[in-house]
Amino acid sequence: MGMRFSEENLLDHLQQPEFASLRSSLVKRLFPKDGFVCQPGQEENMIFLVASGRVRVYLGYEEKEFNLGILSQGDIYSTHSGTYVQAITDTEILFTDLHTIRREMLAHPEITMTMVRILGNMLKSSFAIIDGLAFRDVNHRLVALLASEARKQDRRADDGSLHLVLDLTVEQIARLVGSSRQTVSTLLNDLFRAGLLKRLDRAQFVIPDITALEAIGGVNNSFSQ
Amino acid sequence: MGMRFSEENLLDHLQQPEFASLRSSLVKRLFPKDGFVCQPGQEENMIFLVASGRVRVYLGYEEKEFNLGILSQGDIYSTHSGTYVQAITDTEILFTDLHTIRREMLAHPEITMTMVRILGNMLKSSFAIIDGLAFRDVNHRLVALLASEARKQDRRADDGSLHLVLDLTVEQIARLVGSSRQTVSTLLNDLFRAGLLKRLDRAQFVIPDITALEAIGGVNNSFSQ
DNA sequence: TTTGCACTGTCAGCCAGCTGACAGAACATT
DNA sequence: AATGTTCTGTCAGCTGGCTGACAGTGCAAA
Repeated sequence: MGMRFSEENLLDHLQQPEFASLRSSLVKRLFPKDGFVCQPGQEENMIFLVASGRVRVYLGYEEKEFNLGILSQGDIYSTHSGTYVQAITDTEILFTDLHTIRREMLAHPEITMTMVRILGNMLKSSFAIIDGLAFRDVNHRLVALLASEARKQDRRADDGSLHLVLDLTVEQIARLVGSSRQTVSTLLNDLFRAGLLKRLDRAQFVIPDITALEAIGGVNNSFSQ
Repeated sequence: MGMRFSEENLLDHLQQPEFASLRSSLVKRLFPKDGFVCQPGQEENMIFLVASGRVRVYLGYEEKEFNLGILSQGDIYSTHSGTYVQAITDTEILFTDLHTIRREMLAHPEITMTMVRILGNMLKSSFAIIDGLAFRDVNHRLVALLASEARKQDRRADDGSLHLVLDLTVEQIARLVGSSRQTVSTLLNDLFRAGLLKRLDRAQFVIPDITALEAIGGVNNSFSQ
C-alpha cells in the first residue's frame, strides 16, 4: 500500500507508563538463528512483537518458498497467518494473546498503525510474487532476485559494477524463484556467458552493469542459444 | 491473518460527533456498476471509504485477473495499492487524503482496526492465489473456483446437489484462473463428461456432489482421456 | 430466411520448464 | 593421498498448457 504511517518504533512506546498492562502480559522467548517462531498449521493464535534481532516471513510449499518480508525490532505479527516465520539472527520475541492486543489496540493506535504498515508491505510483496508467477518466466524472476538483492546491498565499486554477496546454493536460489535446481543452474550460466554476471567465488558475484541485467527481464527473454 | 478485531461498521462510528472533522474532509463520488474507482499506475494517493454498494478489488495483468476481495459498506482502502477497484453495483465512495486519515487514525483506532481487517483478508486471498499459481495446475484452480463459488452461493437442492449461478463466458472464467479460453473449455467439458458438473443453461450449473468435485483437486489430477 | 456476431469445442503444433541421470568440481575427513 | 559428501553443469525426454485455426452452435437483427 505504500502507506507509512508511523516511522517510530513500537518498542519505544512500550517503555512509556501507559503500556504497563500490556508489558506485563508479554512473554519473552529467545530463538536462535534459523529457529522457527511459527509455522503454518499451528493451532494457537498468538500475536508477537520482535524485541531484538530479525526474522524472515515467507510462504512455503513443498520445495518452494516465497519471501514476504523481514520483521525487525518493534514489528508486530501473528502466529496464525499461514506463513513461516524464521529467525535470521538470534532473536528475542515477545508473545501475547489476541485478546490482550485487541484491548490495547483501542487505547493505543500505534499498535494498529504498525500492523497496517507491516500488512501493507507484505501485501505489496505478495503482489510482486503473483506478478512474477502469473506473468513472468523463470529467467525474469531470477534476474529480478539478483538485481533487487544487489541494489539492496548497494556495494558499488569504482568502475560502477555492483558487488553481490549471496551465500546460497543454486538449489536455494531455485527455491526462492519457485523453480528447479537444473533450470536455475542453466540460466545462471547463460548470464555468465552473456557477461551480465560474474562469479568471484562460491558466495560472491559481480554485476558489471545492473541496468543491462535488469533490461533483459523485458519479456520472456531466454538467451539460451 | 484471520484477525477480526472489529465487527462493527466504520460508517456507524462516523455518525458520532467526534468524527465531525473527518466527515467534513470527505468528498463523495458516485460510481455506476462496472465503473473503476481506481486503477494501477494512478498517481494520486487517496484513501477511500465505501458508503454504499460493493466494489471488487483485483490484480490484473494483461489477460488475467485475480480477485483479492470485495469491499462493502464501511470498508476502507487506498487508491495507491496497485490494484484495480471496480464497482460491482452502483456505489458511493467517500474520498479523503492520506494526511487527514493519518491524523484521524491517532484519535480513532476504529479506522486502523478496519484497515487491519481488510489488509489481513486481502493478504489471505493473495496467499491462496500464490498457492494456486506456484503449486496447482489449471484444473485445480478451476475446480477451486467453481467449488468455492458454489459454497458461497449455498443454493442446495433437495437431493444434496448444489446449484451454481455463474454468468460468465468461458473466456472470463479463464481470466479468473489465469489460463486460456481453450484450456478451460476442455477442462470444463472433462468435468461434464465425468459427471462432476452439469450445465443447465448458459449461466447455470449443477454440482451433484461437491465433495467429489473438490476431491479431484488433490494433486495434478488431469482426467483428460 | 438469411446474415452476422459472439461464443464454444476440439485439434495440431509448439515451448518453457520439470524430472531423472550422470559426470565433474569443490571441499571436508580420515 | 584416498575417500566421501555436497554441490554444479548438462543433457535427453516428457508434459502442461499456450497458440492458432477452424468448424460448429445459438441468438439477434434485418
